[in-house]
Amino acid sequence: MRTRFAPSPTGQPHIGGLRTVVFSWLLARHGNGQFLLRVEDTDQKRTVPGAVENLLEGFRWMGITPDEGPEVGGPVGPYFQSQRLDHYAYYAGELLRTGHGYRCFCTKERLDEVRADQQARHLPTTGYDRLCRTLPPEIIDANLAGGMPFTVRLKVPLDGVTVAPDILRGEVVFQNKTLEDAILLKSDGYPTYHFANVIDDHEMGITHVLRGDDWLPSAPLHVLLYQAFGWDMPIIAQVPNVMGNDGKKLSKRHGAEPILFYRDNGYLPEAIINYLAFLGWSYDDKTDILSVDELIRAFSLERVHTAGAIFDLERLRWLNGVYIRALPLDDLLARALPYMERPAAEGGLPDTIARPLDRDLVRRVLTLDQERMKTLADAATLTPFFFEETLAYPPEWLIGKGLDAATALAGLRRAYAVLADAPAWEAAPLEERMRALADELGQKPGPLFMGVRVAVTGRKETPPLFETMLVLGRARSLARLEAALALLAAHTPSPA
RNA sequence: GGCGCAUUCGUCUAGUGGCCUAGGACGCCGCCCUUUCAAGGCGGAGAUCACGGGUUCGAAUCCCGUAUGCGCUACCA
Repeated sequence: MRTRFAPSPTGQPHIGGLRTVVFSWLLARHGNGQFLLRVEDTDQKRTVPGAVENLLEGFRWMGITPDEGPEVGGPVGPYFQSQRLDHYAYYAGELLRTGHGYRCFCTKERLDEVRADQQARHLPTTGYDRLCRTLPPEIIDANLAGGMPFTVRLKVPLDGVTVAPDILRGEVVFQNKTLEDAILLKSDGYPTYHFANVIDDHEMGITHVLRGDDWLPSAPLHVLLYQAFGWDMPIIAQVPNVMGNDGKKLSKRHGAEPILFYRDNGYLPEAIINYLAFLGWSYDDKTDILSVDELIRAFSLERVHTAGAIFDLERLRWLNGVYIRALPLDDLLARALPYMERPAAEGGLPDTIARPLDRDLVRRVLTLDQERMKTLADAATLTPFFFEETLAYPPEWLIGKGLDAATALAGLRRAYAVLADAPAWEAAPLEERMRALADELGQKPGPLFMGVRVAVTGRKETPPLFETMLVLGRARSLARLEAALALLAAHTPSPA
């Protein structure tokens, strides 16, 4: 079994395109076959420099590695179509020789005119008017002798039908009269997608072609080409596209970000693969979490949907959280650290915090925040107060729910005393003492604890208070409490 | 306009003639746990299976129409 991904290097593949890649890759792995990468750079005008490198970087990060392709090479290369021009020229010649193709000398201008005319008259069928299909040999020779540029077109049967097999939906039947004599070889000697694709898939021994269902309308052209060459067809699956929340094909417009965006925002490759695999494919009626290995074992084309699916970032976030929670602490540490240490402008901790971070401290912090993280980037947004010197927050946050400023201040003073007196700086005894204090003050623990929480972290939402103070340490906790006392005192009108 | 594909809770999906008064998951709401936030547990709202006709004792499941959406209609892929 051999599958391939055949992108054109015209920009960054986004999450929607990635889904088809995941299917292809999973299928190849499932079948113990090869997954190849072939770059379809046949449109010089649209080729973006660096696009291939970028793509490969994204793939590497995802752990989706081609068995053959531009970087690793392989027995059926080259893997850039721009380096295979001789193949296409040869096969175009074959088509001309066998009468399945013909030279077309029409200019771009004439083609535009024909199209404009057809549209103006609201003709049911648009497309090339096949003028050159019946050109007398003398004219062809004369044109050739005169050095006139030409394209090679496919000679589509005028009537009858062509059936395009699609493993997902059966056979799709097309009336030949609705088909166009598609251009196979452009006048610059480059092939069009249809031509290069068929030839390369054949020459590279591709057994299963997975591609977006936007290719379905041109499937009969490919069938005709396979027939013209007398080649066996690979199994073809036109998988549905991933759509934006407006139901249209996912694109940059929908915030369809390139793959590396997800890396930079702290998503785990395994979560993305899991999410994407279940977009248009399912295992059974209750499973939605499968590891990469399990996916490889379980994946099959039979359970791929034919309807398009809308990309749901919320669900990806949830799944990402599931994967983060399942990470062994050391893995989490290794993976989260770069997100914390990167510059603040890139989402890291405030720049005032010295790098490198104390790994032991980070480990303890992550122990507390692991179950609160949805992305690795959260490791930086949830935790600055563990590392910062001074805290900034509105003084009124120190006033627990249902308390007035004076009561809160008094409570906080007592809390400071109780904590400062604590014989051991350990979570359980600390909590015990604080609960006793609440009792003594006739307060509920909640509001009292909230005052301490804000004093010590500057936030209203944190991991459990006493474990947090444990990580912070006695000295820092008490110092922050002192600072809070001063802040609240200044903010509270004296009772005099 | 022509051609093609698709259509089950807001979203991802299960379902291949009776097990479906349609199951699971995300999200949402409520309750529990609880010092906050999460996580977790429990429960709830949410789909006349796009609509209309058939076939059948029986249809989300088969057939035919209609509608809607999407895609293609380039010397782009």
